[in-house]
Amino acid sequence: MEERLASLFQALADPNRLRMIELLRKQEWTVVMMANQLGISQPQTSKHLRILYDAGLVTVTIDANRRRYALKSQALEPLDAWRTYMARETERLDRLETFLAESQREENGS
Amino acid sequence: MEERLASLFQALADPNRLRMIELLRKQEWTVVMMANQLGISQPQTSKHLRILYDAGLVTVTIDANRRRYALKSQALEPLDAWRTYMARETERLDRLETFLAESQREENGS
DNA sequence: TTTGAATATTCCCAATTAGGAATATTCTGA
DNA sequence: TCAGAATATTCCTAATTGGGAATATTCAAA
Repeated sequence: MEERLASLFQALADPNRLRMIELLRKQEWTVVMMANQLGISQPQTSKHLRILYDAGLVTVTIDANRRRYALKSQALEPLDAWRTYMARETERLDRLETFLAESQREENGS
Repeated sequence: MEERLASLFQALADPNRLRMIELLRKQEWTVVMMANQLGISQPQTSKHLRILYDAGLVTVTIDANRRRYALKSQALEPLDAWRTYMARETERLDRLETFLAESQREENGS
């Protein structure tokens, strides 16, 4: 169950890859373009893109000599679903805490 | 910048830790309770909780012999903020893609 | 004060990973 | 066809990590 979500988080658990995804948010990028923009080597860029690709986060379009990488935005949706799932019970807990805190204050006769 | 978010993702990038957080969503747990519930060893449970604690995701209340772990729900907020940030430009891209796809269809006289 | 429960830590091992360097592969343009 | 650009892959190393086993620590109850 959680394996899938955990591997999505794993793919996102790197500063360079986060920056890549943020770049891809606006437009497509080739490998060399990204490497220059991020100030990292071309092989490292390829490796990180490979990890994002394996995680289903990007798509590749072969364009003659180069590859255009694009964000697969729906791949981030499980993340939103999980947050929604988490928020449900959590907000009940938060309300409970607020209630208890207020009860406490009333007991103390504030 | 992204280092902080990346380390949050790193803390979430494990199935057992995700399950832990989902358990903590409803109530507090002691280490042994969690270990039994998850079917993993006590030392492993302690180690994972330590990682969640270092990431600021849980709080600990020392209660005599045991520790009660609780979810620090606001620690997940950077995740929501990032999704909001990402969604902004992304939805513009999505609308562009939809527009281009429709234009294409019209050109083909569908 | 001693026993045992609850928890954290340490040591070990196998697996993974980020990064650098070098190289292989594929394709374009002359 | 050949030189060079764009990209991927492999090899290497150091660091990190999850898990098991053993042990240390802390505290409560008898």
